[in-house]
Parts: sequence; C-alpha cells; structure tokens
Amino acid sequence: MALRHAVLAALLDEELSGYQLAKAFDLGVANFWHARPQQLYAELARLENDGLVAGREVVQDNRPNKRLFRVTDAGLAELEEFAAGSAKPSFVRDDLVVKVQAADHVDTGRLIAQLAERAAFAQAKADLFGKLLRAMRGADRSEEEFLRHGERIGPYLTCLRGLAFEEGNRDWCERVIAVLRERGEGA
Amino acid sequence: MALRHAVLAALLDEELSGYQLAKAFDLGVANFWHARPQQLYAELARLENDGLVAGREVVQDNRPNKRLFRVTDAGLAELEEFAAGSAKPSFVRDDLVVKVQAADHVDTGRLIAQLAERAAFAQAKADLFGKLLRAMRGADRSEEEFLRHGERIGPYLTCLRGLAFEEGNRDWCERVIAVLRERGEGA
DNA sequence: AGGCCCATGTAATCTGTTACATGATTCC
DNA sequence: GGAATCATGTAACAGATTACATGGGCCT
Repeated sequence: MALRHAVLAALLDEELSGYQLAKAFDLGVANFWHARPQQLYAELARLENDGLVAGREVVQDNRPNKRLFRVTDAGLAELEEFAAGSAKPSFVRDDLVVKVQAADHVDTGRLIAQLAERAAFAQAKADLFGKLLRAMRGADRSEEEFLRHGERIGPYLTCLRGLAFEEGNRDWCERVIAVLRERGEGA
Repeated sequence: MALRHAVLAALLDEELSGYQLAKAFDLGVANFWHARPQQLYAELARLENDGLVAGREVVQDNRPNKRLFRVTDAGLAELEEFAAGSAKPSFVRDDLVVKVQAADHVDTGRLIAQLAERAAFAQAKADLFGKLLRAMRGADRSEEEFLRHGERIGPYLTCLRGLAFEEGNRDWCERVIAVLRERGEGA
C-alpha cells in the first residue's frame, strides 16, 4: 500500500477533488508515481474511511458537484511514519527501452518514429516542468534563493527530478535515433 | 502482458536459466524493467507453453540441474509485432521521491540519511553500468566506433540509458541533501 | 450534431507481491 | 556450524488495468 502515501503527499499543499488528483497523477505527479482515476477514487474512499483524509462537498453551478479532500492529522502522522521507514528502490518500466534492447532484431524505421515521438513528448513535459518551477519560485526569484528561504520546497524538488528525467529521456532518444540512422545509411 | 516482451528481449542475445534471468531482472535489466523470480518462472512457463521460447535441460555436477531458454522464431515474430505497435509512456515509481514531496512536513534527518543511502546505491549502479559498457564495446574501442560498426548495440544503448538515469538519481539526491542541510542550519 | 471537459464510480480481470517449500554445495 | 549461492516452483493475497456506466455543460 504505497499509493496511499503518494496521494497523501499530493494533498499536502492543497485540497483537491478526485478528478483534479487524477489529472495530476496522469501527468505522473512530477514523474514519481502514476495511477488511473479509478484507482484514485478507490484510494480516496479508503483513506477517508480510515480517517486519513477528510472530504467536503462543494456545490457548483453549471457543472457536477465535487468533493475536495484534505489530509487530516492522522494522515499526517501516517505520512511521517512512512517517511521514517526505509524506502524501496525505485523502479522504471518502459516499453520503448525494451524495443531498443531488441533493436538488432526488429524493424528500425518504426523504432525511430517511436523514439522521435517520445523525444517530443519528453521535451513537452520538460517545458511544462520548467514552467511549473518558475511559477513555484516566482518569476523574479533565483532558484538558490527560493530553495534557501522558500516555504514549500518539497514539490519544487520533486519537479526538479522530473525535469532532469525528461531531459535525460529526450537526449537518449535523440542519441539512439542518430545511431540507428547512421547504421541504416551505412547498410 | 508486457513482461513477456521484456523477457524475450533479454533472451535475444544469450540462453539463460530462470535463475540467471532473475538476477538480471533483480538488477533492473539496465533500468527499464523489474520483476521477481517467481514472476519470471511463471512467465517462462507460459512462454514455453505458447511456443515463444524453448527450454533445454542442462545436467550439472555438484549443483541442481537447470533449464536454459532461447527465443524461438515464433518468439521473434511476437517481439517484432510488439516493437511495431505503439509504446505506452514510461513510468517511474519511487518511494523516496514521495518522501521528498512531503519534505516540508516530515523529519528531515531521516530523509537525509535515506537520500545519502540512495545516492551511494545509484553511484554503485552507475559504476556497474560503466563496466558493462566497457565490456560490451571492448576495452580499447571507442563508443562512436562501436555504435557505428558493432554487432549487438541494443543492450549497449539500453545500458547507456540506465547509466544516465542513475547518474541523475545520484546528482538529485546530493542536491536535495545539500538544500535540506542548509535549511536545517539556518533554523 | 459531435466531441471534449467535468465528475464519480462499479465489476471483472489481469498482474505483481509476499509467504512458503525444498534441498544440495560452497564459502567463512 | 551458519550463511550464501544455485535452482525451481506453489498458493494466497494485494494492487492495477480495462471495460462499462451515467449525465449535464461548453465549444465548434
């Protein structure tokens, strides 16, 4: 049960509805966790049942009502306990890298197309993370200054990791494309 | 069913037993997939049943017999089909980043200890990947030369991604440690 | 009129993890 | 004597994905 803690961490700084949470997780919550909406609705229900989050109904005009969730004191305690425990090693799962592993045995043309697509996607995500970072620290504030004296630096730091990860993805994709192209021409 | 393809890709270049495969996956197969031994034994059984891999018994002295698996033609065809299809976006899952996301609300001392541990682990993995890369291309060969004319470049390229990922992990951990320490001193 | 966004879920299935089981050999 | 390595699995449970279900409002 680790999704629990990812949800709690995501709700620390703001109240969110299941729907809003789902959008954040679809993006990858700054690239450290991923979950589908159904899972989040279920997890929120369980968390509320366990008293770790509290929901309140918000009535809206012209669109469906929603429930906003915040972390309770018990939720905070749970997060603290989790943070104190030992962390499992991270893991990545990537279809595209599996395909590159098999590059010597499969059609190169399609692979290059997928790598180009992924590179563009990674670039788009990197741009987005860059924007988020600027917004979090304020446009005229330097990163150093913000990290020394800012109030909520957690999301900023995870976003930095996401940015570096996507830049790494983009660079790697471009490198692989270049290698495969050159070999294709030589053949 | 995507573990299937990761297994097939891992078996492309050499025959492996379930046990050997498990060791490769425990390491993360150059950081793109992860699976426990039980899962691999089960997957190998299914793959063999479907005719995508073929196993052969190897009798050994002084240790248990083992079964080595190789990819069949049908397995290769399956991989090619997989490679041609569209790839899902990659995803990462990382407890430690969740903890950093909550850094403003949680005990910093323990977090720093875990980050230091992770940085060391990432460094060790990066060293290992560096060694593997040198071994694959041959000690006296340049990377450019190998990538242009080498025979099996797939595993090399995925290993490059693993190396960059772990270096990114290490750098990020060290940066976060520095930031948290400085804030700790200021308080 | 058609498609997307908001908003929330249920149900069936598939995948992955944890705990358990066995047993010889080699290294400290 | 105890731990680690080699070698292969089964069984129960937890976690995740897919398909399905509903319905109003907004934009083109």
